[in-house]
Amino acid sequence: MKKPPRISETEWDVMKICWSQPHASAQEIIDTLAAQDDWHPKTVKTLLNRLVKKRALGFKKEGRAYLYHPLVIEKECVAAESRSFLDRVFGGSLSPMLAHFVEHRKLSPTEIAELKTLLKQKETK
Amino acid sequence: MKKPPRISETEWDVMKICWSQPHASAQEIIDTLAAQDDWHPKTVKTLLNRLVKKRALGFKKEGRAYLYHPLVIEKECVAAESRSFLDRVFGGSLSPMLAHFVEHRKLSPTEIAELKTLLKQKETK
DNA sequence: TTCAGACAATTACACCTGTAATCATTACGC
DNA sequence: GCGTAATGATTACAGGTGTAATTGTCTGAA
Repeated sequence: MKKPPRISETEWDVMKICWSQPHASAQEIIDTLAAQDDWHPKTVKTLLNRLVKKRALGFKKEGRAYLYHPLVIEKECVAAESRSFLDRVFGGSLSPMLAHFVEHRKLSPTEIAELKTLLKQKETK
Repeated sequence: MKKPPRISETEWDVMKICWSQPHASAQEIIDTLAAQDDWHPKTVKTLLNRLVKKRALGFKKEGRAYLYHPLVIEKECVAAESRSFLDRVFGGSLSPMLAHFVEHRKLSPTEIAELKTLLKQKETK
């Protein structure tokens, strides 16, 4: 269970796509990112290569094209990044952090209801 | 209201101290960090200089020593960093993020109660 | 069969980061 | 007054990052 490598800011965007569409081709990834973030194709290729080198992505040649697939688990990367953020910005203590987000950002009534349910489960468990 | 500069991982540790003890001397900061993080004094000095250059810290000569004080507001830095984290890791959507933390990490009954109170306030406002 | 176009690999390059070491200055003890 | 110690300033240096451009290779069309 090797821990995930460090994923940079821009690399996260690429990984998100790879997690949501496993086996995406380079072209698909490039197109998606060109559309949503207006990135240059060459830039995306560089990021793909770096992620392969870091062993965050693997690829398979499928004829002419490369199909990329994640080698690291999204949940684990999210957990690692969350942990690092929590430590860095809130000194590792959870409830000030949650308070910050609840206060600073709008939550729809539905979201509030969901959270209350979550808390209730947590409470009784 | 200039937006805060980007603060790196190690720089956060320094800023935390400067926020909690405004007007700390270089020596105090160095000692604190040497104790808690086992950093080399030279390393801390480098970080202080970089933060001054970034205009995150200012200083005043007080005789032989330098006293550092924050030029950026903790709340704003926390907000910027939180925003960036939320966007990067959770695609900007708050409730999956909150769910992640509530699920992954232990909350004491007290913390749960506090959060419920917060949510209640949010709800009725 | 050869050339152009597509796509991958390699190279570029400036700035940021972590982690210090070395240089310069200044004040204090002798 | 002069040398030494303390402390601030400058320099170092190898990765990492954002953002590509250039080079190499293979395939299909003419």
